[in-house]
Amino acid sequence: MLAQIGQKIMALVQQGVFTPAKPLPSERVLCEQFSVTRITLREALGQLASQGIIYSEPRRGWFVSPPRLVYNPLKRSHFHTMIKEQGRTSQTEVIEARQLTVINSICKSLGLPVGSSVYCVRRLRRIDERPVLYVEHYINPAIFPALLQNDLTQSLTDIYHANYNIHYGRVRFTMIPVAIPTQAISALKLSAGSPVLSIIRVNRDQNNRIIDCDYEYWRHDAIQIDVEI
Amino acid sequence: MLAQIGQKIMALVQQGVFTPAKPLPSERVLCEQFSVTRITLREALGQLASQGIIYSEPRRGWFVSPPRLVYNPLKRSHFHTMIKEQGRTSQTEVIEARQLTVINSICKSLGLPVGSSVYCVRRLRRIDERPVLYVEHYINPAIFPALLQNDLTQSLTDIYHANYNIHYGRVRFTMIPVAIPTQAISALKLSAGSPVLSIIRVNRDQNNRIIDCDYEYWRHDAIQIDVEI
DNA sequence: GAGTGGTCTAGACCACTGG
DNA sequence: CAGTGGTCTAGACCACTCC
Repeated sequence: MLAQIGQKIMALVQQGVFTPAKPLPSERVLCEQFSVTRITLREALGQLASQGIIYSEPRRGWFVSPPRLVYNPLKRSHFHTMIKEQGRTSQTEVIEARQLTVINSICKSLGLPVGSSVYCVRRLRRIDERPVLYVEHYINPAIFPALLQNDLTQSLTDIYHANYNIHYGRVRFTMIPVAIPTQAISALKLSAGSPVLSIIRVNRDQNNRIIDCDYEYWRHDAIQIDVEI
Repeated sequence: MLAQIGQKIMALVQQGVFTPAKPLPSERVLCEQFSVTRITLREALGQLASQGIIYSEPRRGWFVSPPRLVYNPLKRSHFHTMIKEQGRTSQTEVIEARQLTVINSICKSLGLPVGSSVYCVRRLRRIDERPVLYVEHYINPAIFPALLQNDLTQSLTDIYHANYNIHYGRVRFTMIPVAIPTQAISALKLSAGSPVLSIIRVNRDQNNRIIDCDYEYWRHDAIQIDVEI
């Protein structure tokens, strides 16, 4: 029965009866329609959610997931351009930007001595209003002096290029499904323990110097990774 | 309370009280320990599972997830070598191998006319006995005549090289979290609707010809993707 | 055959959202 | 303030695994 409910809801999504535009009917309504308990119904909804077909905004309702963004982590392209090319709209929001002393693993990623102080920029990025990516950029301040005085809602790629004449070279990334870190919960409108896709990227410039590293946390249902070499 | 149970179990995993060696105590025992209902307990277990910390084998019990395999989809390396380098053991099992007429999307991936007949090899791969990867290889028979007469538990890379003098060149892959396809359910010992990581790879040879494509379905908790260029 | 996880019922209270 | 999802209780039966 659990599987049947899942298939029925999936069919309604594919038929366009349920759309990303408005929430699904309330759980109590769906219970009645399928003649099951809320527990059972929620189990089915949860399975669809873990497949990325629907998602819930806490205490607001269940929604059909919009199409995934096609994302190539090897291309350090402009976020907004990439989104626009796929017919979507995007926003960037700076949550915090400051210099701080960071933990050893980040120093190591950046190739700096332990206990180094670096720029940290925390941003939230949305696609079609929906928050999909929480990212922390850790940036070598020796390479980008006074970086924080720029408008950080802009593309870092642009700032690097325009103000410092630096552009991206080699990239290395690690991708792993994890539980959402606490600092990202409210921004991404998820709940503690939600699975997200963590992508840690170490970026180099044209001279092969490590210039920054990004800790990205994506909604697991928001992207499709696409890589070609 | 849900979160607390999750944290307590996670702590027990980190302390090595619960290990991959044997199942966790039964749900009914854990219920009593944490003074909650089975529904609540299972909710907590489910969250840990979706984070890849534990997993269940249907009707057998809950287990601590072994460490993830570090996997670089751009390297068409030997599966067994890669596993061995990470201190693990591996097995390959051929589920089926035959020539058949395939659907258009696969023809398109292979750059063949619609309705083409190709070799299809379905295999299951295990790490330390645990099934982690179900893969369907679709192979251009014009390039590898009589391929199916080889021992297909071996590395295809080796067979290609030794018998046809062909080795891998460029690779393109798409990665997306999806529900497990029905043909892979029993092999991977998962249940319908389980989330898995689908990696579709299109492989070329040294002369940039498309030679085969792989449809891989990984347990979502079994790998960590690592790419460097 | 005992024990396990998988599924399901029929309720209940709470915290929060949105008009 | 009405309605929503989030959480929780206290049971039950079934299909399967393993001894």
